[in-house]
Formats: sequence, C-alpha cells, structure tokens
Amino acid sequence: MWSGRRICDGQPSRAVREAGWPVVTDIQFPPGKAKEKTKVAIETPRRQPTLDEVAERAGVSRSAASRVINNAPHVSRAKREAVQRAVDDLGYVPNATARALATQQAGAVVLAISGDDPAMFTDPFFAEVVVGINSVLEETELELMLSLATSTRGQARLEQVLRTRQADGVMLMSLHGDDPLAAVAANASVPVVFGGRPLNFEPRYYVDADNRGGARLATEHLVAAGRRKIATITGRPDEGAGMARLQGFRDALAVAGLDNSLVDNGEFSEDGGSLAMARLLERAPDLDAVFIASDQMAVGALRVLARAGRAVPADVAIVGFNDIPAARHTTPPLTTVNQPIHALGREMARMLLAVMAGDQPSPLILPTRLVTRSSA
Amino acid sequence: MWSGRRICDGQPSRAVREAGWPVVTDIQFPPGKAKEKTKVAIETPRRQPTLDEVAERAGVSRSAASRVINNAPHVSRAKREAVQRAVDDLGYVPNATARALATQQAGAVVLAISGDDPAMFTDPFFAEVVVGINSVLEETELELMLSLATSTRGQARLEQVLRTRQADGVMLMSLHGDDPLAAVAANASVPVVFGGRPLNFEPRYYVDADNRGGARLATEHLVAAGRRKIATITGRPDEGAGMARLQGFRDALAVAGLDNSLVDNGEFSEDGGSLAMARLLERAPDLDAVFIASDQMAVGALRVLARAGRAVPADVAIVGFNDIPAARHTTPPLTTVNQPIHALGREMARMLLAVMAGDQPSPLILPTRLVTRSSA
DNA sequence: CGCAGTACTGGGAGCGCTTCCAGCAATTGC
DNA sequence: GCAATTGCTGGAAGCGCTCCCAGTACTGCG
Repeated sequence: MWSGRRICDGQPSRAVREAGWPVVTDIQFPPGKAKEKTKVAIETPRRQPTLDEVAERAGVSRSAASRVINNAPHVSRAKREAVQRAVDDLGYVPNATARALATQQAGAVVLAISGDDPAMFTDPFFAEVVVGINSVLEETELELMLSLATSTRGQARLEQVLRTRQADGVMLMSLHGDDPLAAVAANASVPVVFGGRPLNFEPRYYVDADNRGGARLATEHLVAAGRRKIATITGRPDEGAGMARLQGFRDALAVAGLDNSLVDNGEFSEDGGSLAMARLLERAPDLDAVFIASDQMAVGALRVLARAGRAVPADVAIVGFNDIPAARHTTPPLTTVNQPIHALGREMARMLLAVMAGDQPSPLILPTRLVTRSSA
Repeated sequence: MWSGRRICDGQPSRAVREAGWPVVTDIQFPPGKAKEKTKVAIETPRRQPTLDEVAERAGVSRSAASRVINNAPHVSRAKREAVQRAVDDLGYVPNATARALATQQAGAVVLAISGDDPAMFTDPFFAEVVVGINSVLEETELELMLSLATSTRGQARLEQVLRTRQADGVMLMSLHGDDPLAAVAANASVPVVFGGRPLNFEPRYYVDADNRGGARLATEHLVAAGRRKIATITGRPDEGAGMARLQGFRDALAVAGLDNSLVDNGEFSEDGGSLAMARLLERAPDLDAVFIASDQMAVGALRVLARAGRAVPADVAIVGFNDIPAARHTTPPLTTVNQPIHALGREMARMLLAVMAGDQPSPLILPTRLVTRSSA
C-alpha cells in the first residue's frame, strides 16, 4: 500500500566531473515565511574577498595580513587592528583550499569503514561512533570526511585521498581478515588510527573495546546462574571482534571447567543468528545457555528458540553483545554486553589528533559492561 | 559491572591546528600475520610525484601532460602514450587540492544535519540516508563530508565551508522552525538540496518523503478497522515532517467525519511518547486508537499503555511512523509507516548532482507505505 | 656616535594544477 | 602556389595562501 505520488527514478547520475559543473549562482529563496513574499535582498556574495583585498584595504602587505589572520607575531598593534577591521568589513574568510595547498595540510580527516556491504553502515554502532568523533573534531578546525570503502572502487578512492593528502589522518574501522585496506593504511603517508584491532596484525595506534573481557563477563554470568551446557554463536571467523569474543567465552568456560566446544558461527545478522541457533539446537538439544556475539544475531536466535518452544531464560538463557536499541524490546528483553561506543569514537579522534601532533599515544582498550535484562 | 581495563579519559584535545601538526611519516606495520615478523618493504612514498615530473619523464610539456590526465583533446597519440607510461611508472596521482584550487571546485559535497543535539544523528534514519547518498557518490569523483551542524560553532563552520567552496554542494537535513541554517543555505554560493521540507519556506530543490500521504494512510487504516476515537501524537510543532503527518491525520479524519481534536505533541523520543500517551489517556480515557508520528515515541506509548492495562490492539490500536528496526520487536510488533530512506538519500544526491551540472530538477516526493504488523 | 640587537615590513618564491594563447607545422581550398 | 584552416605544442599567467628572507627603523649600550 503506497501513498500515491511521483515515483523515484531520477535520471542516471552522469559523469558530472567531466561535464564540469557550470556554477549555479542563482539559488535563492526568502528565509522568511513563504506567505509573505519578502524578496529578501540576498547579500550577493559575488566572490569571496581574497587576502590581497584585505591587505589592500588595510593598507598593509599581504604577508602582514596573513600574519594577522593566523595571529602570528611580528605585526604592530596598529596594523593588526587595521587588518582586523578590513576582515570584518569585507567579511573575509580564508580560502581553505589555497591554505591547504600552501601548507600541505588538508584540514580534514577521514573516517573509513571497510566491509563488503555498504549497508553495514546502517548498524547504529557506526552512527554513534560518528557522534563521538564529531564531539572532539568540533573543537578543532578539522572537517570530517566519510568513506564507505566498500567496493574496490571505494578503496581505491580512499587510497587516493590519503596519497594526495586530501586528508591529514584516517580512522579505519572494521577491517576483516586480509583486508586490502591494511596495505593502504601501511603505506599511507598520514597517521592512521584503527577502531578495533584487526585480526592479522597489531596496529601501532588503535582504540578497541574490551571484547574479550566483555565476553568473559557475559559467560561468567551464565555460569554463575548455574548453566552448564553453554554454547556460543560467533561472527565470521575473519573478524577481529568476533574472535576476541570467542576467546573471552573460552576464558570463562576454562575457569569454570566446562566444555567449550559448542561453537557455531553465522553472519552478523538476524538471519545468521537464526540459522546458527537452529544448527546448535540440532547439535545439542540439551544446551541451557547461549552467548551470542551480536544482538542482531541474538534477535534471530530468540525467534528460533520461541518457535522451538524453549522458554527464555527458563530453558535456555541468552546473552547478546552490543546493546543495540532493539535489545530492550525483544521478548524477553535481552541481557547483553554494552560497549562505550561514543567513547570509542571520541578516543579514536583524540588519538588521531595526538598522533598528528607528533605524540605517540599507546593503544587504548575501553571497558565493556554487562547489562542485565531478562534473557539471562 | 565493568570489564577491568584502562579507563578512557584521554588528554584534552588541544588546538592541534595551531600546533602545526608535525608530519608523522614513520607509521608502518607489516600487512602480513603478526607472528611472522615480515618486515615488509614499505615502498617509501617519499613524496608524491608531480605533474612536472611526469611531463619531464614523458618528454612533454606540463600542459600536454595535464591534457592527457584530464583526457582533453589536442594531444598526439604518441605523446598521450608517453605520458600514460610515465604516469604508470611513477605511480602518479593528481593532487586533489591543487586541482581544486586551480579549478575552483572542491570535489566534495557535504551532508549537513541540523539540530540541537548531536546524538540525534544516532537515529538509524540518517545512517541509511548516508548509505543512499554514498551509493550515488561512489560513481563520481566526489567525496562526502559530514557536518553535524549542531552547535553554533558547527553551523559557523558549515557556513565557512560553503563560503570558501570547500564543498561544491550541500545536502541539508532536518531543519527546524527558524533554523539559522536556512539563511546560510540561502546565501551559499553552492547548490543546496534539502532533505525534507522545512516548515517556513519552500526550498527550490528538495526531496521529501510523503509524510502527509503516509499519515493519511495510517489513519485511514485505523478508521477502516472501525476505530472512532482516534488520537495522534505529533512531534515538535516546529518540525516540518511532524506537521505534515498531522495534516495527513486530519485529512483522513475529515473524510471519515471524525473528531480530530485529540492531538498531543511530545519530543521525538521514547520518553516524549510516554508522556504524551499518559496525557492523552487522562484526557480521553475512551480513545481506541492512536497514530504516533514516530516509532520511538510509539515504543514509549506502548509501554504506558501496557502499564495502564490497555490491550494493544484490542483496546487501543497503535500505528507508528518510520519503521525503525525495533518496530519489529515491540510487543506487539508495531504497525507503522515505512519511508524509503535509502531512496531519499540517493535522490538527494542525484538531485544535487543535477543542480551542480546546471539542471533545474523538480522537487521530489517519495512515496511512503503502511507496514501492517500487530499493533493495529 | 657607531654598532649590534630587536621588532616589524613587504617582496617574492613557491604549493601543484589548469587554461589561455601565441606559435608552429601540416593540411586543405582555391 | 598562397592564404586559410586545423591540430598540436609549450610558455606563462594565474588560483589564494604561506613563509622565508632581505631590508628598514628603532632601540639600547659602550
């Protein structure tokens, strides 16, 4: 049932770059209410004033003007004020591109997310990371670029951005197995900070959540509740976080002296969880708990369990991982491991800033915590 | 209960810009497995080759080389090949910043999201918009910048980005009442495409979901089910989408000849929904249906209804709006209005590209559709 | 009074690329 | 055979800014 209206098809997005976008300057609409047809006099920003114009107006050299703009020393009070005035009068704003070219610094950093499916970014996880990053970038002059390096093309473009210093640093997330982006990062001439540890190597700079610790916590919780036949559903085996969670699971079971062989791995998705849960049920009908490495999968598992007539948590207890918003609304509400996602983003940005400033910060592992609801 | 590890505090993010980031060039780690200490020979990217170097190596002028790079005409076949070879040998990649300065085109567009709270971006809605945008940008040479213009500072920076043409176009979302960004947009010297119609004016270029139609659909569904005392919870009155949904609600009730005065408005959040629902219940204990302008609010409302002992949908039917992931997991699963978010992003990007190319596309309204689950 | 500082000052050379234009050779038309 | 195309070609002038550096003016001190 659709609300009737124009259907979206749109014209094919042509190779705009080649067409050489004719600059459109006549966009304008009154900021006032639509009714009163106030033809607001748009202060025609014909062309941004340049530093030369400022200098001329202030009666100083361009160098002096530049010094004032960047408040560098060696400018007399009088000139400084004259320039300041000229800037205000003209509404001068330094041209970031020119500055970037001259200083060889782009004034931007990029958040790159690897993966094979762009839709992955839909995971609310990333949005919160972005917000965290934004919170620290906001206090700097750095812009944030977003790169969903999801296709070969996307990766090539990311590489290009880094090679030509279109960005001064990069935060790299969710690298899988032998991600080609690892090489890109290694050869990048700009600082790289990883979000999450890749599987195959230990980056110099990274921020990660304590996945292993969180998984141990979750599993210990299950053990403490008297569960004895505990299974786990992990993610893809080439994914760092998933493997760390599996480790934590094993840590806890080792301490408890329980069997840790009930492992299945599915896709990090609802369906992946359903499938894995079904397999597990087949394999060990008497299991009494499952630690599931992502809430999305847990949701799927819950569904299968319900269909199989197993009560949660009475028959089988479930603990998820990530604490997604939906975890509060499943039946029953999901006990899960929460990671400080906002902090993850924030700390990645801070670390990147530090590296860009020449420091050599140590990797950071952020604590995770168990959120107890009803499923375990 | 926290997994023990270093706590996140991090140093204060200093004014890195002023410190003048000393370029760090020694970042490197082997792409191979961590165990085998393969000291991979990093192909030291000393300095990117310039066009001059390419030209010299190919034995042509810089102009000619430039023409080849941009595959412009007026280059002999021989030279073209020579340049091509030199490019390959040197691994030349044009410097985007220099090119931007020369052409006065940044090669980037920005997605700006207005609002007073950066956390708003956490709404999965935006992530999906981003994915949609990315899907079309991916085929171009344009980079995507993200601007959470949430503070005055953020807005000022966005303005600066636009004024200095750090970006060639902007997609502007979720403007509220008299958003200062409206003026910024009006005076921007680059194309602006709006996502969603602002309340106070009709932008020249925008893509919107058919909020009004969707709301009508939802309400008609309620009417068709025999409900007679239908209320609605809207969002903040200065929010365009919310008002459009209220209109749709009224449209449907007008046709059915029912009372449309049962309106309450809360914040677009779970708590906002709870509060509004409670007020409504107080005001009209005999209501038998509620159309709620956002799923987040609906979740809150559902909670209140359950606590009040009203069965959903038996006693009161609920329809939400947005079709967030959690809508499938509420009790009961939420009937809601789905909007094509991915398409929204995609069409915004396409429209922006079109405007940048000099076209004057018409505004676009994307259809919404009712997703029937159990709550109504 | 002269000399070494010290605090400004502006000229000018880049940053790496695009693009205009004049020059030139190889065609073409008459 | 000569002028008028046509197609290449490279020199050079930017794009708007930073920053080095040589130069000037002024101070203090012996």
